[in-house]
Amino acid sequence: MELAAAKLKFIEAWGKLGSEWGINRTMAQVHALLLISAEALTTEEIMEQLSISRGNANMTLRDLIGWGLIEKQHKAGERKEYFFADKDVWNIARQVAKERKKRELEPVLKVLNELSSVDGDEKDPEYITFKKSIKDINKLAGNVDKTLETMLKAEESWFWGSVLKVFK
Amino acid sequence: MELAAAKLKFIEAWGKLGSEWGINRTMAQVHALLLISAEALTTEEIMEQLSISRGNANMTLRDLIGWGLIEKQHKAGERKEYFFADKDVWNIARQVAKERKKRELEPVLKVLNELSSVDGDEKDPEYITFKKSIKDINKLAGNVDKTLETMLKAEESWFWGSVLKVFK
DNA sequence: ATAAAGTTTCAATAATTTTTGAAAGTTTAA
DNA sequence: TTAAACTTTCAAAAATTATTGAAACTTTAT
Repeated sequence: MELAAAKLKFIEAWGKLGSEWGINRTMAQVHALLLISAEALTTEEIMEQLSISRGNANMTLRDLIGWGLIEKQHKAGERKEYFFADKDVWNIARQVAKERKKRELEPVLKVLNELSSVDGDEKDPEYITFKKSIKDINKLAGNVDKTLETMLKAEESWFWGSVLKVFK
Repeated sequence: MELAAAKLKFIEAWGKLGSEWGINRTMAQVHALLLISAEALTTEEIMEQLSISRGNANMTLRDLIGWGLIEKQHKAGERKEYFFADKDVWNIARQVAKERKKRELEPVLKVLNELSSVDGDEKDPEYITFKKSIKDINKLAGNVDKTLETMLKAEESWFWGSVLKVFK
């Protein structure tokens, strides 16, 4: 396969994966484009390559910066802003894990903790079932949280080394 | 907090979490409702409790069965179909992991493997960058895949015991 | 100070996804 | 066989989410 075709295919696949996981397609595609680009790109170049509007490109780039996945670069003697992606895939994974943990897992953990203190009749099957489900989910979510916490601090080789060694 | 209020709050939180992770809100809410219900429920009861239409309820229940998260139950002497959820949270986590792995991770792994064999000029920085990114992503995705594979086969206590012990 | 180059905002529009509801289909009991 | 009870389907409508594009804003060089 040719490089140009391969790039398009990767951008498409990354966009699809993103949209299946609640990340807007364009954001994933812009990220993909910068990930596989050797050079930092301007807003113009991104707009052109992905056929998106200036407004969309601008908002998407801002969001990606907010996620800690890309950065602005200023080239000496140039007015234009260039954007480039962190190419370290382990950093990317940690950054995404960190953001989603903060935005999504933590609010749910908070609600689950509140719900743990529901009061009711210890003889009521509905009450018993509710309490047990919340307790079990809470425990699982807590384990996920702890694992992500470890991942956020860990070096890639250490992390996978440990996880995969145990599972061998 | 009262049980009734707590149930509503849980259903809302579960629905929100689902929609943030690419699972339709109603599907997550129906799942939540059945998870915290001591009894199996009919389509009518689900429609009423969540204020959704018959068509929506039917499709959603079918999808949940397809995900292996709920089952139909037939009560002796009754025409109606009842639905109940697997209450084992570890089973639920594995089931979701299994389905998403199959539907989303595996197609991406397939594309990544195809893209690994892109051909081009070994001196071209664009080619070098592309190859390296694909290779790194492939490796990470492979590790995720192996870990999920292990999780799918594992008992909960063994899995978390191993993971968390290593991370202590 | 001003004008060109570049960036940001956001109301309006478009695209996508979800939901409805009524008709068609199926099953069961008599 | 019939009709009531129940389930499924899917085209149309509604709701949600993403995108556009032009105006406003900012920065820089002269």
